[in-house]
Amino acid sequence: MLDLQQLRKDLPTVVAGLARRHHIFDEAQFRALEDERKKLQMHTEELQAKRNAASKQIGMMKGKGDDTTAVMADVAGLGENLKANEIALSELQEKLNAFLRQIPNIPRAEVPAGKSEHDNVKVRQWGTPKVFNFTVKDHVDIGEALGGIDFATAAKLSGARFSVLRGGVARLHRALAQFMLNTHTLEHGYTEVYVPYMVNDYCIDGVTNLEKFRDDGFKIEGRDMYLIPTAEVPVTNFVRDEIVDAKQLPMKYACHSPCFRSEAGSYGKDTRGMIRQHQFDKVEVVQMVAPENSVAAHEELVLHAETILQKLDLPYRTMLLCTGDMGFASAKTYDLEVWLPAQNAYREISSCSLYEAFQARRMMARCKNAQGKTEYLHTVNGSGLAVGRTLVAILENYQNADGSVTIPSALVPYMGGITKLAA
RNA sequence: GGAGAGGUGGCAGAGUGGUCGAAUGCACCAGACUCGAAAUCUGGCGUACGGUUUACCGUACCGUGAGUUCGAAUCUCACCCUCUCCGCCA
Repeated sequence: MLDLQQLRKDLPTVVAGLARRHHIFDEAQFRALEDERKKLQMHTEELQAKRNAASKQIGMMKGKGDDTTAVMADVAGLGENLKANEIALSELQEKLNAFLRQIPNIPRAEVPAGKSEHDNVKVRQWGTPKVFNFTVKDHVDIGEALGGIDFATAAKLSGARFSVLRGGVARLHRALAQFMLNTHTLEHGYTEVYVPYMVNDYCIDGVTNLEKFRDDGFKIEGRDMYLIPTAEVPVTNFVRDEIVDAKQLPMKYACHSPCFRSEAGSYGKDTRGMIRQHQFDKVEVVQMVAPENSVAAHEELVLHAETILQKLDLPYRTMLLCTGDMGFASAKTYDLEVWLPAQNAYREISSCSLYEAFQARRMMARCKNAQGKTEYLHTVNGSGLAVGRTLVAILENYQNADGSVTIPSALVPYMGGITKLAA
């Protein structure tokens, strides 16, 4: 949610900022709502003040045993008028609130303008794609040949976009999550957390737009609960409705969880394999920070995610997303894209975003700064990394001519010393 | 699923229709005392919104929503959540 004060004081800047991400801000509607709100609020509060004064007077008079009929007659007609105004005001504030909540975040100045992923800017690149002296297979062929990935059984159980993992591949999947979690907690200073995988709609609306999310998420039948699309949702909401002391910041959390997404808008995209599934595991890193530190925290967090890829020796590049490719709540996002030999392309494996106070305003997450003043804290998060896609990257990048897959040395301890997966 | 108890400010905890946004204690902040600290004393100390804009004023908020009333933390109804016991269960 944007800062209402800023909208009132400096609307042109907001409108221009949103235009960069191709969001047309309805100035006429906003002004109309605001003018109406102002009128109604002032009038309503005036009536309330009148009523309060009269009631107080009646109270005092009764205490002294005086006759109150005159004062009571005076406020007799007030009730209904006030009621009507209060209802109208709350409806209007509801409308204004809904209007505000559907506006995306304003991209930071350094975010490049653009329409789609083609306009994203590469900020750095790491590693060199390996040259294979045989025809590379994709992770589906590799995994199935190893008896480790079974889409047929998954389809029988749950339909398309699910997978069953077996044996060494299943273990590799588990090893990856452990490895990521250990790296972030032991080397990067994050606290490990375990969280609910079902959350109420306040949590969803706290980090993104609930209306937009509805098509994208899995709702629990008969309850106002959703399966989490990412651990970002429960973890970020730790600070919802809280005022934390500045001394408690930064809060840094790492969380391994499954993620559930309907992938409604991606028919026909990545239908083969494990790239795009309804259920996938992810290790998420989340930071709640003081406003003045959020930009640095974001840069640091991206490096934390990159560390995982470097330790696994997987070539990747870091992309700064353009205004048109960013998520609803983000002010700035870096995507990490890992090299997938079978696709001969870099594919997204992590997304790291800086939200500034956008989520905090939605959540009412504040901190008391050193001066004792209450202000919205800032949130930053990213995948560190998507476990399923990392598994895909390892199978493809570490494949051998004989169909076996070498275990990256960083993972060997997590694999009980196994150095290779073979049929 | 059944029975009971309870939800008040950062925490604890008073308050059962009227100057209650709310006693008191703890915590916290500032000052005094002290060489310094502790103890003690004095003062301050909720959030949001609005109007004016250093100071100030108004409004709302005692789990949530509705109702009764001139007036609700307090009375009525519904819902939510927490705790205890029983049942079931990993």
